[in-house]
Amino acid sequence: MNAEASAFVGLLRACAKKKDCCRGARIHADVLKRGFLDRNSHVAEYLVALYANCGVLPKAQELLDALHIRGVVAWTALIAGYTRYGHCQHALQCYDRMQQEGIAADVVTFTCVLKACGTLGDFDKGKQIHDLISKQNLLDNDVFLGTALVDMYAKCGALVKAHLALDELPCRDVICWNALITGYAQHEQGQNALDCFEHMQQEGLFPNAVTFTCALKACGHIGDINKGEAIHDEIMKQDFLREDLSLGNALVDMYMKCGDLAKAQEVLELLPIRDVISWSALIGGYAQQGQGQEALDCFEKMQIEGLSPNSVTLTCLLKACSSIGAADKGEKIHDEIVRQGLLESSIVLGNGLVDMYAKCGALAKARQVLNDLPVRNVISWSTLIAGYADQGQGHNAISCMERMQQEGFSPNAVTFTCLLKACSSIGATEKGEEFHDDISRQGFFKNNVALGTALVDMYAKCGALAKAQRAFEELPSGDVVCWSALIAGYAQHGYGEKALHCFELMQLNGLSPDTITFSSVLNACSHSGLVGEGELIFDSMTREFGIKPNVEHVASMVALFGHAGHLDKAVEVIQKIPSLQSSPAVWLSLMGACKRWGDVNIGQWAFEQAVRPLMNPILT
DNA sequence: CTAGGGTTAG
Repeated sequence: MNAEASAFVGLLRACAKKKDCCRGARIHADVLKRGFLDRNSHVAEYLVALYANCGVLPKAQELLDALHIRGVVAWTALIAGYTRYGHCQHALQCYDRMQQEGIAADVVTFTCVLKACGTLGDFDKGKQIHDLISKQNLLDNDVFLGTALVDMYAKCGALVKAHLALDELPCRDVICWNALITGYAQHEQGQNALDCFEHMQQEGLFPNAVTFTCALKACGHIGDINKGEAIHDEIMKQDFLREDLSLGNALVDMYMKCGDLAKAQEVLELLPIRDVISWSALIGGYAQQGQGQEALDCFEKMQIEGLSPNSVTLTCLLKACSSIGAADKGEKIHDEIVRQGLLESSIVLGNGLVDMYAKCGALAKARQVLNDLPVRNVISWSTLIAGYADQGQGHNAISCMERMQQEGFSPNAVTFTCLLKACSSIGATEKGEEFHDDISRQGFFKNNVALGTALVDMYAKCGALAKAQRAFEELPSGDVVCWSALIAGYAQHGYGEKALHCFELMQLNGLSPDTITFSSVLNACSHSGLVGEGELIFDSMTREFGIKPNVEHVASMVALFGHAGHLDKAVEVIQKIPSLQSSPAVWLSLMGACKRWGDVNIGQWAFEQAVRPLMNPILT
């Protein structure tokens, strides 16, 4: 290659590196003018690299296709470009073509191909590349390649393989540990991520900002706030927050996931720099915890700082509106979404809108939004079906499913869960049985306790208790929720003894009853007049299981005692728990008993107690 | 050419 050609190569490499496509194109024109492309394929290879790096992929591909002699540089540049700009499938196709032409891949090619495999989750292809690399002993002198290998396995979710690959590397640095830790954190194996975090430091390596970011994510997943705080201290000592936005955001998210919302907000307010993602983490956390108003307040503050919401922020805000039934605020968010034109690109956001209107009870609007969506999926439909089911509009839920099928979508396990709920809301046992058959045929009951519970609940609510019992027994596994559904079914239909029997069986199976189980059991006692049993169970609830009585528990006990004529005991239960005395349900239960036994005195007293909290806002 | 942050249906 002559001096002029190598000067062009140098210029093109510089433009490729800086992604300066404009200057690169001028050089391209110059190269053409002097006829270099005909005489010197090396210059042409770097032209491919220029366009690939700048993301002008069709142009890069076109140039490569036109070359008669093309080597590893051009192929690798194109593969790297496709991978970087998210066309990993194309990257792998290029790799295959390169192989067919007999061009040997080098470490850079392999690194890029591994990244493409990881992004696609293509384990088989990744493994095949790994074998090639091992055969050529390429891992001995290239840290980048080793990292790419660990990262590929980690992204495919093959974490044992990833860990093994890391162990076998001749030398390990922070970055390859980060790849593994990230993999564990992203696949919800928080403890393994934190173990690696320790292990890495035992090897004498210091965590950097990325390591801390991933470790914080892991803490959030397993709710380990102590570890999270320790990492927070370390970050402050090293003053990492000043230069790293992601790290601050991970910190906010960690406190949110660990349930310390106040601390999360405090951290955000003290961040030296924050962006829309920082606020989204906070808004998302509040929305998740059902604190919709706080989420909306954060949105105000974020806007005052001059930041605009993106589709993730808006998704969180919709959830916030749903949680407090704020359809008016939700409509404002809807307007913003339309203004930004986001419905075209974000199906998640569209589904969030359907959910918001549905949860606010505006089902006609939810349906209209769904109809107007440019793209829909099974989640869009399931959301609407869930909305109808929640509002007791079972018939509409079922007709939605029919329309969904006409559009070519098949119901999945979640859809069926909603549909079963729809059946229970209208007592549609026969339709429920049809769904039961469909679900069994498709094997959805395996590994899905929630679906099984919905089935038991459907039969139980419809009063088909023998079928509920049979469905329950056929489930591969049952948790507390599932048992509670069965117990509630027996309770509701007056089979108190059976409910109590289930309650005991459940505990014999090693499961501890929760608040809801006790609601059902006490309800069973009160419906069946099992005074002694109810009293014992109510007592054990706090003493043995540490569960504080709620309104439903107390109302059941008052009904139980009251029905049996023990008005004194009913009054006693209420008086023991002052925090529940503002609940009308408790007093209504007592007044019912007074009416039955003709006790005017207690009845009048109960009435006064019930009315007082209702009158206070009016009087003052 | 290698590692990191926020999000839809039960």
